[in-house]
Amino acid sequence: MNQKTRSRYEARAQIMKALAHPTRLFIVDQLAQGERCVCELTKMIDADVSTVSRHLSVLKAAGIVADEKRGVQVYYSLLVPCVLNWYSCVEGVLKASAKRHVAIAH
Amino acid sequence: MNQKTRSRYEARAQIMKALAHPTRLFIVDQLAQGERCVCELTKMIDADVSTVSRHLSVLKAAGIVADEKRGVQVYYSLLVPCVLNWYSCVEGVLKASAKRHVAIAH
DNA sequence: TGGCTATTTGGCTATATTGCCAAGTATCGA
DNA sequence: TCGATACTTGGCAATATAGCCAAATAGCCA
Repeated sequence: MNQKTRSRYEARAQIMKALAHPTRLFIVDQLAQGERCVCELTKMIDADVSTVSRHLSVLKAAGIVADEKRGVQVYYSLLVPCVLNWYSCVEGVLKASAKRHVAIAH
Repeated sequence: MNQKTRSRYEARAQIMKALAHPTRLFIVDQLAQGERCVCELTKMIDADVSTVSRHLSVLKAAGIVADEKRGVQVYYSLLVPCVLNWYSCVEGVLKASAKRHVAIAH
């Protein structure tokens, strides 16, 4: 694997990493329903505002969400709705794993 | 967010995490073209066999690949081809980011 | 201006991930 | 049985990630 190939996979992994966290997956789900300000998301997630803000900045750095300041609040919105298509695949993996575990148990 | 919801997102994130690594993304790409043994993958990836083996075990634990021992070799295959659909979305994110960076630069 | 709310960032600790080496296990063939 | 090859696992050090608190920044309104 040469350097160019390696850095392409690196870039892809960076985006996957941004989504590889329960809180950030939750945030993406919420933003799929429309824009939300940090305070709204913080209310839903049981964590410090600073933690939520950090998660949002990770998603923003990855290019997955956009932010827009309106007055004193910052509204985040989903920039790439196609990530939502992944969910059905992830669910498929989970179901298959569950089935396999049952099979092993018996 | 209640406990049940939290653990569902936790499970999803676990799967995303398994893919959030350049080497593992490369492996998935290779397996998309057919099964490969550890030695073949190790040759392609410039890393210790033990490292490649560990990456494969992460993918296996997530339910993304399956392994089958044949003689002295272990062949891995892609169990969930739908993860390949994510690539176009990831590329889209990368392209959009690149465009944005250019726009900021000017 | 001063105080209030919303958000971000610095700094810290705790935890998780990664990669290597070395050692262990398994299969095959001489 | 012995040796060689393929692979996995234990253990360690380096690095990355996560979460919290405290402090800084920014906009709004009295």
